[in-house]
Amino acid sequence: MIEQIIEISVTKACEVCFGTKPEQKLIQIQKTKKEFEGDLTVVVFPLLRISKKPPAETAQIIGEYVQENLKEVNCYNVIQGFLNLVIADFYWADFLKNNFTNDQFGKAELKNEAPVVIEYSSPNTNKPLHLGHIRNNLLGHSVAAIVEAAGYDVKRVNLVNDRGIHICKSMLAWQKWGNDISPEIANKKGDKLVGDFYVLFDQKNKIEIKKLIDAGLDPKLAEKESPLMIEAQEMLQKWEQNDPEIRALWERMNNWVYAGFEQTYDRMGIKFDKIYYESQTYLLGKSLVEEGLNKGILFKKENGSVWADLSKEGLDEKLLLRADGTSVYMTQDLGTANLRHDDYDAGKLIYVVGNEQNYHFEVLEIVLKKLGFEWAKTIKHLSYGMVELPHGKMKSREGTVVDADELMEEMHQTAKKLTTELGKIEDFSDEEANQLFEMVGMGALKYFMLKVDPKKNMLFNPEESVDFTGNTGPFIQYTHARISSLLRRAKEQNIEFGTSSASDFELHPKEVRILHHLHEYPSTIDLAAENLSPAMLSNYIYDLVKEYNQFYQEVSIFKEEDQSKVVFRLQLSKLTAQVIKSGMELLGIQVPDRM
RNA sequence: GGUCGCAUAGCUCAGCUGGAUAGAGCAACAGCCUUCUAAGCUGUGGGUCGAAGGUUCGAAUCCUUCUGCGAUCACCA
Repeated sequence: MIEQIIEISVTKACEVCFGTKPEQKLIQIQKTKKEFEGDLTVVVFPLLRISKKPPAETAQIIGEYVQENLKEVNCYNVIQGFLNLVIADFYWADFLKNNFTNDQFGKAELKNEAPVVIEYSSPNTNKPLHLGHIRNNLLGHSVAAIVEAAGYDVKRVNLVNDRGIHICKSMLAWQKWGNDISPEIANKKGDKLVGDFYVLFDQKNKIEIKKLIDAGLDPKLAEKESPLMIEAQEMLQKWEQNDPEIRALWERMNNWVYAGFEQTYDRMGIKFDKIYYESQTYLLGKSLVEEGLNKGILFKKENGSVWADLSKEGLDEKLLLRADGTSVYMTQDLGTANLRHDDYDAGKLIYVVGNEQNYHFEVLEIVLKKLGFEWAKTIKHLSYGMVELPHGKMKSREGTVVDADELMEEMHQTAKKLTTELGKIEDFSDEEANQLFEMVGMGALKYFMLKVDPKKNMLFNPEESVDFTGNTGPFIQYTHARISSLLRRAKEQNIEFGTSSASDFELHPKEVRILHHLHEYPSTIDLAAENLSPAMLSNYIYDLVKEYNQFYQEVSIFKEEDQSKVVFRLQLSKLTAQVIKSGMELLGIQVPDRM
């Protein structure tokens, strides 16, 4: 890497010229701003203490030394305290020559480290997936791919919340008013059908609650004591007691939901290595808590409930076992974390979970630490912001959700409409066309969700459909299609660019900019992996594509008379397309060869 | 009330962990297709980086206080 070469040389320069070897962090190298001449810039301010000379003079001396001693540095200029270095064309040309046929460019070798386990999606089985889940799924999928590309062994897991009072609500409503309907009879996705009964329960329940309140009952009490609610609670108890009839219904309805989810996951392109079911893990944490109690790490209150005292950590007390001995959410998560760590001997546990659970994960880590698990510190909560609608929050019971399936279908239709209007693919078969619409529609949706910094809340306006121009998935896909078209044409004209040729001509400034950008792809993957941020990668790809389109506009390839330049530009285009494809793949987005 | 997070152009967002004159897209306006795909490119206008202090050669970025918005603080998950 050129940055490292320069860093070493600058260090040497300081040693030779100023008599002191600077610490590594004092040497700041960054990309030169567009408006100045040069490729890389050394910021000399931090080095003034060593040089004991004014900024300009310090820069001058270092610049002189570096230019003398590094063949990669052609020349330099000094503006204020900034030393701008111009990198020799041969360095960029060599870089291109060495990488344009490597379709693994940017991806790191597999490191010899413990697996990274990433949990995402983790849906409830009482309702269909919505916009919030889309952000979760896309983030999880993409982060997994990025971390993998950075050289880690990644395990993707999903923890399905398949039991609890919410499931019983759907089941009860189905029993009462379902008339033995099934997804086949209703001709409806199973998750949708079960979700309908969840909503139905809520509607009927509201009526009962209102009656109770009208009869003079306290509203809070009314919610707890509506006949339907009591019945649902009874059902949950029966479930826990393994009542065969309830279990059978539960299994039947959950399977409907899984079939529905599978379709949705499939269309989204989401996959898992392992699916955990809460019904199988929800008792796990109990023994850990009891152990902690015996060791005196946890304490018991008079009514028999078990707690962790977190006051030393500046937090409150946290309940871990109810007075009746049953576990709560935190108890389960202690257990599943432990199970997961042991299952994979994991070096890192990543949880993709919304930021409303920040407190939960803070406590989870602390309690695990208290219980003596050294690996608690390897837990990383990838906390992402809410997807907000212009008119407030999504509420599944109030019908203000954006359904995942519907949204994907809308994106497909928009892609179809726009593509058809442009009329560039009239020779496509129906199947090819359909694939393209899907690719573009999903590309638009996924890029839209992933380009935003995960931790920030984001706005989704269903009235304005997701854009297809500007900083969007289709724009990037389009550029890939453009380049593919160039490469096809080269093939038609029998231009052989697969082997490198001499490149002793001067590079075009746009070519240098693109090469410089391509050169940064591996470090961008590292950075995105470190920060668990697909947004960083998205922005990188966007900048690359913008850069390439400017080049495409300004510089002709096939009109160029110098054949070695034609070959060079084709190679440059090929590597660009490859990085676009590879980068988009890490975002879970496919790119077409024509659109 | 306690804790945590966020605040950048009319709107949606970048800003690489402290560097040069804060950048894109959308929207508006003006140009570029007999020439490699116009889902593109070029240009114009648009900013008190929520406010005030502080740290230093240098702050959108770090610290303090304040304001606004959001999340969370359940014997729910």
